[in-house]
Order: sequence, then structure tokens, then C-alpha cells
Amino acid sequence: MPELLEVERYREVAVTTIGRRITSVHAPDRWFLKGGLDADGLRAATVGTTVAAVRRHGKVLLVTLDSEAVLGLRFGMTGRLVVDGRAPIEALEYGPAIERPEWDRVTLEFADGGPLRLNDPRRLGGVELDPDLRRLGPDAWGLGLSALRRALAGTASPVKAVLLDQSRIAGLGNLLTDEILWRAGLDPARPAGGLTEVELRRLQRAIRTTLPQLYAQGGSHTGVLQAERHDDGRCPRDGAVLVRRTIGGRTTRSCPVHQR
DNA sequence: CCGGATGTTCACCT
DNA sequence: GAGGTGAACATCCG
Repeated sequence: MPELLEVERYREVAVTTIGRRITSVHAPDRWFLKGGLDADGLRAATVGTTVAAVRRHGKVLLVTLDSEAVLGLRFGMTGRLVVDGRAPIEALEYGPAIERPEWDRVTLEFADGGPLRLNDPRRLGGVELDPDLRRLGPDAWGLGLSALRRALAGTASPVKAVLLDQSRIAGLGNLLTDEILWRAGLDPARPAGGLTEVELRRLQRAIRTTLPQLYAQGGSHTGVLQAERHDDGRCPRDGAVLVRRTIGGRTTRSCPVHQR
């Protein structure tokens, strides 16, 4: 999905639906509804209610209704949010530039204003009623040192795999994780539980500074490593040819010189 | 034509 | 039990 920076932009446009009453729901794709939810159940839980709050945890957008039901919206890799015809992100980095109506997986229509649509070509996202937030770790934005220490403790898994694990820390995806580890000067394959206190501080600082900076620049793909994500890509810091590996199931690029 | 791409989940191994 | 791998979802792009 979009990583937490992109979902944060979705949140900003979604808050404009607060106070608006839902008049109808379209959910033609059964597969997109998660946790045993079907279109009738979604309709019963939402139609006639008013949007009371919109917030984000990790990569999940949470729409709270005045019935106290909560809709959890996930965007997979290619999910777009469109509200009142406004798409905060027109084209995702790895998604199609165009938008087709048949890719609208869930649509909420309101008594006033245009609809909220989740448009997802690849159907990797989903919508859930009352998602279990206990399955998510603390949000990566503003993550403190003690929370990071807790998240990494007690596992020999590669630090990158742990940063990607949404139940440990919520919000980081593949691009952000590579960028953060590059900035922290840490090898993504290092066992998470084996970091020294000094390294933990470096990592926490990289998380704390990278997220607002890339957010201000326009998203997860605006890191300095992004332009070098190809064969023969070189480290922007010291010029070494970047190493490409699979860690945590994802393509990982890192500098063999300064990431140790 | 083939392989891979900001993600999650699950079955199946080791 | 902890981790890792591959498949599935479906489309676009180089």
C-alpha cells in the first residue's frame, strides 16, 4: 500500500466527510470485504449513520461512525482514495496512472457532497468492520526510543523484517524501511535483538526525522535511495555499488560500506 | 514474453 | 515455536 505517509494524505482528505450522513454503500467485490463481512452487513452497519471521526494507525485508515462502529480501510499496494472526486495521490509509484470505475471496490455515498471511493486495481486492499487494532504495533510516526527498543527486543529476525512487521511497528513499508536503515547506517540483515544502545538511538532518530521529511517532500518514494533502486545503483553517501537482497520477503537495497 | 513492483495473509517447510 | 518461502490477489511497466 501506500505506506503510512500516503495513508496520512488519504486521512487528510477523508476528514472532510466528518459530519456527513451515509445514504448508500456499494461493495460489489465480495473478496474485498474482510473478516466475514459482506455487502449486506456493511450496508447495515453504515447506511443512516454519520461519520464521527477519521484517524490513521499505521497503514490503516479508520472511519468511526456515530454508531461507534469503525470501518478499517486498507489500501494494499495500489489502493487509491477518492473523496468528492479529489484523489490526493493520482498515481501510486507502482500502480497504473489511470483510474477505472470497475476498480472501485467500496463506495460510500453521502447526503451531501460527493462519494468516498476506494479504487484498487489489484484488489490487494480491503475493508473491515471493527478491525482488531491490538494486532498492530505502535505507530511509526513519532515512535519513541523505549517503544522501538521493545519492538526489536527478543528476536533474531533481521531488523528490516521486524520494522516491516506491522504487529511490531505499524506503518513502515519496503521503501521507507530501506531509506531509514540507510540513514541509520545499519545493515538490514542485522539481528534485531542484537543492536547496541547506540545503534538503537541512531535508528530511532532516523525514523523520527525521515518520516516528516519524506512526508513534506511528497511521499515514501522521495528518499535519497529511491533513484538508486536499480541494478548498478550506487550509495549516495559513499558511491559504493548497492547490494540487492531479499530480506523479510522483500527486495532490499543497502550499502555494503556504511551500513554495518 | 517475463519478471517485478509502496502489501497482507495463509499454507507449508525447516 | 520461531522463521523462512511461495502463492494468491491483478495490473502495469521496462
